[in-house]
Amino acid sequence: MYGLADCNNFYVSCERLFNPSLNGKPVIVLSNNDGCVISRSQEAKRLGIRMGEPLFKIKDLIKRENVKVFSSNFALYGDISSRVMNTLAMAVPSTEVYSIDEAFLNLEGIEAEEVKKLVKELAFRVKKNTGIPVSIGVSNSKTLAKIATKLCKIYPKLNNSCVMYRQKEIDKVLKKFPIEDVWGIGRRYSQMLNRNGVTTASDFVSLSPVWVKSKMKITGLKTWKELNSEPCFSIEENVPDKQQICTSRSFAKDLYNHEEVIMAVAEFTTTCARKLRAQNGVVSRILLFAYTNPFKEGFYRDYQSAVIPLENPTDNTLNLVSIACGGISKILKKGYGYKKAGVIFTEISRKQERTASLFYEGDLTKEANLMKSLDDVNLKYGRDTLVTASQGVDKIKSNRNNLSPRYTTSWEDIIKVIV
DNA sequence: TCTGGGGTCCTAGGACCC
DNA sequence: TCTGGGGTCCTAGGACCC
Repeated sequence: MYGLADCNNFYVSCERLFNPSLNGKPVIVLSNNDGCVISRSQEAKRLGIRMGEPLFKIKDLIKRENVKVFSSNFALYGDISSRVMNTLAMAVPSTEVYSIDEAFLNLEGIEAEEVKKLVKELAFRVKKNTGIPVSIGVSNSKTLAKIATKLCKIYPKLNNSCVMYRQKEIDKVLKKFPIEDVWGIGRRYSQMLNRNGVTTASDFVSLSPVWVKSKMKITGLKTWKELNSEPCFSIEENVPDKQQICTSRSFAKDLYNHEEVIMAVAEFTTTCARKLRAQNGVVSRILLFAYTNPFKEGFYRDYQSAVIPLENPTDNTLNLVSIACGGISKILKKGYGYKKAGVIFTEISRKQERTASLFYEGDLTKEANLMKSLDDVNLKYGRDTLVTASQGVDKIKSNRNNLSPRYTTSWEDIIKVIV
């Protein structure tokens, strides 16, 4: 059987952990730049605040209902996440960390009745150990486990755990389960299925596999099989290396001064390079992009991108930053104010398997030592202790007007709270 | 004034090879 | 008058996820 543990309203729950006065009140957490809503408490959901809603559209509601608002604090959430994941990992044969707030549980070799007891107790233990409420669903495939988890959130009676494995139970659930809520069925496929008279998971399951494959390709067919208790996705314990690494950001305002965009790109590249080294990778292709605000009416719009193939696969921040800055400065157009830019490393390979160019003139050993020192210093003294000159000393400001302290990772902030 | 960020997989079609 | 067959690789775009 396949289990899925999913933290309830994760980012909001993290904020509440250190600020219990938020319990019982509507709370939301915002995306980068305080742009839109990415996590909501039950109370906020009840007020009709939707996922992804832009903040400016609900300003009045927030004031009227006294909704508590937080900027996203990923340093905090990441730290809490690993505590939750550790608690889960200790309780079952193995786990697959699927996202910051979800993990699949391998329950191989455990009897059904035993599983029921185990997950009930585990949901309780996670809450007790970490303070984060978590829902655990169990069924015959990952897709069905997803549904079981959703049931926990709909029916408080279940006490945050739900095991369904008998065909009769599953049939009953699928009859009521909206097709658009099934894992793997997004907006487009839901619309297409609705047009064909399919509104519930049960309707979908009774379609012919040939039809499903012809309309929704192999991925759709896998979802169909999974709902029919035929697992197509296994639990992956070892997270594979990333195939692409991306860092991008919207700016608080349109940047007409292109020096500022270039500085931001230098910073994004530095971040990508750090992530790249963390998985012992080297990159041989960089994609850069920058665009103007697509929501702004009546202004000239611009979307620029450039692909830069590298002769020598590398993980060297200095080389990468200089290449990226050179590239981006070529594509920015005079007179345009850029709202967002980003850097994507594609074509990533393992450093050990790198084939060095015959003509490369640098000293790879020296470079590797330099990068190790850079990472060591920044790990010990904070991320921006050593930076490249092109990043500039002053960061481009983003809006983070409602940030909570870094309760778990910064002594400075912890002391502030204590004082 | 104000609209997130970071990923994956699959497919079709074009370029190119012998 | 007549112009093959069988591949691979690459890329863009569409779908999805949290």
